[in-house]
Amino acid sequence: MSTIKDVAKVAGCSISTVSYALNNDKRIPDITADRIKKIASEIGYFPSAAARNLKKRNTDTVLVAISDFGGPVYHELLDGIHYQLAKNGYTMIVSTGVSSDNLLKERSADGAIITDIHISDETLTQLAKNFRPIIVLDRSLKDTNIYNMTIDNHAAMFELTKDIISKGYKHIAFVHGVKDTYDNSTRFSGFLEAIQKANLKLVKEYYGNFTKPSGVIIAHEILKATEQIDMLVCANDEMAIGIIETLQQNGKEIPKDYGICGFDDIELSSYISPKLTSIKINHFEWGKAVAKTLVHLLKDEDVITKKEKGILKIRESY
Amino acid sequence: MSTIKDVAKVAGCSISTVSYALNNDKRIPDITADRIKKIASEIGYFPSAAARNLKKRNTDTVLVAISDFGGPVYHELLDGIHYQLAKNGYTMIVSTGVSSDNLLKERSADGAIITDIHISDETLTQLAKNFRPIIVLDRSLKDTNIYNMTIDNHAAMFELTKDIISKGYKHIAFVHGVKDTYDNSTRFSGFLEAIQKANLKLVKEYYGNFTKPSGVIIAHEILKATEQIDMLVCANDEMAIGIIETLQQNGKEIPKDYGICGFDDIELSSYISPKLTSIKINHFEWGKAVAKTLVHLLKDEDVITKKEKGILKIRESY
DNA sequence: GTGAAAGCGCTAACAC
DNA sequence: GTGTTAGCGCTTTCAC
Repeated sequence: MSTIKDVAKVAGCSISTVSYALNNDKRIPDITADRIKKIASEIGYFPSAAARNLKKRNTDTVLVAISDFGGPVYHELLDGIHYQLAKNGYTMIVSTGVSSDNLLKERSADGAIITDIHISDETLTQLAKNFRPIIVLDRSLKDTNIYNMTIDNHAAMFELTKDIISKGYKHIAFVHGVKDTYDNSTRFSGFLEAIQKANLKLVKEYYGNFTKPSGVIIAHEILKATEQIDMLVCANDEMAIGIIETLQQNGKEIPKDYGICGFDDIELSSYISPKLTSIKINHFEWGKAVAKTLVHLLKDEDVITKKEKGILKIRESY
Repeated sequence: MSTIKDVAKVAGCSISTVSYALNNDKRIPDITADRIKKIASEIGYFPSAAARNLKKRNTDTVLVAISDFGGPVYHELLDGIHYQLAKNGYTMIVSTGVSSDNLLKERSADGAIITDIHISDETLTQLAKNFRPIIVLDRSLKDTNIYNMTIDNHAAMFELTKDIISKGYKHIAFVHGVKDTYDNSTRFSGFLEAIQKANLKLVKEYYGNFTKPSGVIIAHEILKATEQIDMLVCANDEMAIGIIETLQQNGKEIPKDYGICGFDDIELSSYISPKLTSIKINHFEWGKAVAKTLVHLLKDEDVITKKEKGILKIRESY
């Protein structure tokens, strides 16, 4: 490992001159700077992040904490965030689980974007004292240094449900994802508002965890239900897909026996039969908007955060 | 931001005592250690990664560089790597594009796992001089400090092709992914070996880039082909799916008009109709094995690296 | 059992 | 235009 000292030695100058040259300080004439850069590259020198971070008290890095790499919804979000961050000269690191905790606590980044329900509100507010800014995408959390840029689930689900009702469905059940999460609560509230405005009553509620397997289990409960149900509004696509598959395997037809819809518009949803009606979120654009906001925040500029809108994708499942 | 000095001040001791206490050095009696830990937590102190990394000259962090978050194959790999790394007390950071370059150059991690064809062999060998170990998953590269843990594409594709031939297919075309990549070359070579051993000749080669859209384009070329083709062996599932869809939209039946197969066994492959025959890679186990090897390497222990095997999944597409 | 002090590799204020 | 130097926040050697 070569250090700045090695470069200085070879170049026959002081380490500060090397530092200035490498950081394009205008005080160093181009001829000198070029010579030093050439030497640095010859001996394979690159400044150490650890040393620079310690001295400058910043990392030029942004952390994105996600719940897991397993779900189908993060790809475009991350691509969008990275696209915008790179454009602004920031490095993006992505982490999950205990790695996120470590990185956050030890301030391995200048700012963070959080979409991981496993990190508690308390942890976040505690963190936000030393570490700012933090943008949360998966909850509504008021605190200094914490900014909310969630999806407008309520409005989107309200529209979807209105459309369902307009098609004549009257015996509607709701399939919940993980309870007490922002996504589940707000999707449910949008649904409820539409139901109530139409003077309909909620026939039944099922409780899953946003995964396909939980949809499979719920489908079996649906098959045993004594209530009349003609429509299943699901808090996300993955559960909806598990339900569709299982219902079909048990001789039911969609949308003849049950109408169904999801949320997220994951890729699979346009492949299954019938194609699933859902709410599309443009995750790439959302990611770009979030990153752009974070960059402003990192520069201590004022920002106005707004919710990301979903787009109704009406297909064949009801 | 509180530092170790603040803790020392409150505790009425020196910073070295604080450091010892927080790092569970046995010289500090439990009573003192507990008191110091309590104070640290009260004032919200956490050691700075930058300072610790600089002093200790290591980060306890592993970098995983991937090409993009867009493809469907990385989730389980990353989950597997993270699972094993966390178990061994390492923090995992994931990066892509220019962020990977920055992180690698500046030694923001102790070791790296690379599966990003955008990083050149030259860059990697250059990097490996300052930064070790590096495990590559997407190429075959011999160099000090660089270890190869690729998928045994050749063997898997050889088996698949033998099965195809045994079903009586004689007019076989190959659909390439990105040229000169490890995955494409080795999958093609396994295919070729089986074809040649059966004294069959390769009817036609198509060139895509591992994505569904490139499959769509190729399907249109297939429809215009003058050669007789009854089987399409694709270098991955995504291209195969693009081809199937497009062929079907143009009135062709699979597997009646064309047999087809893929590689990777992505989730979608068991949903489409007909279900795609493919090679399944257990990405989670692969990730675990890779991480386990890296941990050994980080401890300067000897390792034997082996290729990950694929499993033939015969379904309905030929 | 505890503390003083050196030093990791940089940046940047200051001096010349 | 260049060099000297302090110091970022830690860990760890060496005294006591």
